[in-house]
Amino acid sequence: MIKCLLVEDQTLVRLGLANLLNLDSAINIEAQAEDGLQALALLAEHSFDIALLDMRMPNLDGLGVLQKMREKGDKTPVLIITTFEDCDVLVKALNLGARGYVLKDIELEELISAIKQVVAGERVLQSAVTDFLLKKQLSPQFCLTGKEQTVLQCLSLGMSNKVIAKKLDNSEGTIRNHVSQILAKLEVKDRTQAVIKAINQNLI
Amino acid sequence: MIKCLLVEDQTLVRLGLANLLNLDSAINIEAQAEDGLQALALLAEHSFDIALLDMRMPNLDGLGVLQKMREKGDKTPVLIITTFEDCDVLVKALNLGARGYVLKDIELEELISAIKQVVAGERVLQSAVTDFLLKKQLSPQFCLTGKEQTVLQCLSLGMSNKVIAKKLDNSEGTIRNHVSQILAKLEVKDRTQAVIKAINQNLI
DNA sequence: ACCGAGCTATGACAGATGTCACTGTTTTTA
DNA sequence: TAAAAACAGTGACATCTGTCATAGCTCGGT
Repeated sequence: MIKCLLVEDQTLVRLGLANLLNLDSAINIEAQAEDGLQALALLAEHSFDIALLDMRMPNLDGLGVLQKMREKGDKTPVLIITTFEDCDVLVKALNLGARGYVLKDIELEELISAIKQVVAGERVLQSAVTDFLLKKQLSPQFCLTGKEQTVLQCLSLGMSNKVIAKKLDNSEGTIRNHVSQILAKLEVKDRTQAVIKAINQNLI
Repeated sequence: MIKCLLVEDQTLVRLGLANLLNLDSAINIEAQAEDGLQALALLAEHSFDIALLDMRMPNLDGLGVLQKMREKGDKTPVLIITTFEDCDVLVKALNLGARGYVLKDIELEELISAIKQVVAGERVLQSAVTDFLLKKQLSPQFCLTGKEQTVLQCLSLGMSNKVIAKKLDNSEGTIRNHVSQILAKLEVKDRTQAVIKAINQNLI
């Protein structure tokens, strides 16, 4: 019997998923958390065979939970279940030792088999996810540098070049150059389109 | 026994929710659809006591389904279950005759009671939703006119003033004036911030 | 030691953006 | 009907934005 911790903020989704998974005789949702902090508390008190983590949560998000777990030396295998294809978050999650990363539109049987695989020590990435990752990595011209990512974040907060320059302690011209680079890499024509793309693709 | 149609695109959420609701002895999920078109097909073939509609879906979204239902004279009561607080969509849904509008973070018991209320002919709006609606209506200076909403939609697609002018068959100056008005009403400084706000608050 | 990549910066330029004031027309509403 | 909005337009203006060429610096890898 696989002992699972399920972490998901939306009550309906959490209860529904717990029910579905419990229908499988090999799986047992032993505890549920509705945010990252609850998840950490439960992880500290009990031991689980696997933690099913949502990414977007109040208080502490999935990445935050992973980070804290690693800091504490908690080796519980983690399967990320999220709504969005997000290259950056995916990479971060894997670097933090997540054992799997699947999208919420996965079929139930696939999810169950993913859980079993992770518990068995395998690494599970949905093909949709790996495709996405490969597409990104195979096209380095679309990869933003660290500074560019920072600037893109600022753009996504609605900052002007002048404000960004002040905040990052650069000249306005430099920021303009970075923005220009970003637009080219994202293949868009202006900052507004860049922000839209960033939000839609969760690049930020 | 309440005969329900459940429409939701994410398989996990749909199955989970169906399971949960079926646990209530008065409720029976008789059919499920994973997009708007399937939903319409099912509605045409069978009769239900209530349709539980997700808003965001591929092919045809919740509003589209409602619209088609009304065109066909289908009087099946509809309860909207959505992730987002969206004043505009809420108003449109209610105008199209939706009997209830609840957020996905609702508690299970509340959802069940909402379903029963809608079937009983009542109108159900979560307090979170009505608060949101009131907040908006009490501040008319923030209400966008029809034209302004149209322009804001264009902005949210990343269009320039010139492109919008051509699309809407106006002069560029007129569009500039509309944009200026929108920025004032949304209390932001430029189109990028307007788009961010529009996306975050689902004004579009 | 050298190369490439990332970061910084400048200047000049064209074009886009946003504001303001002012003028109309049409539609809604009181 | 009269007032109030919404809608459409113009011209002028300051500022912001994005592009391009060019150049110096630093750092990791070969």
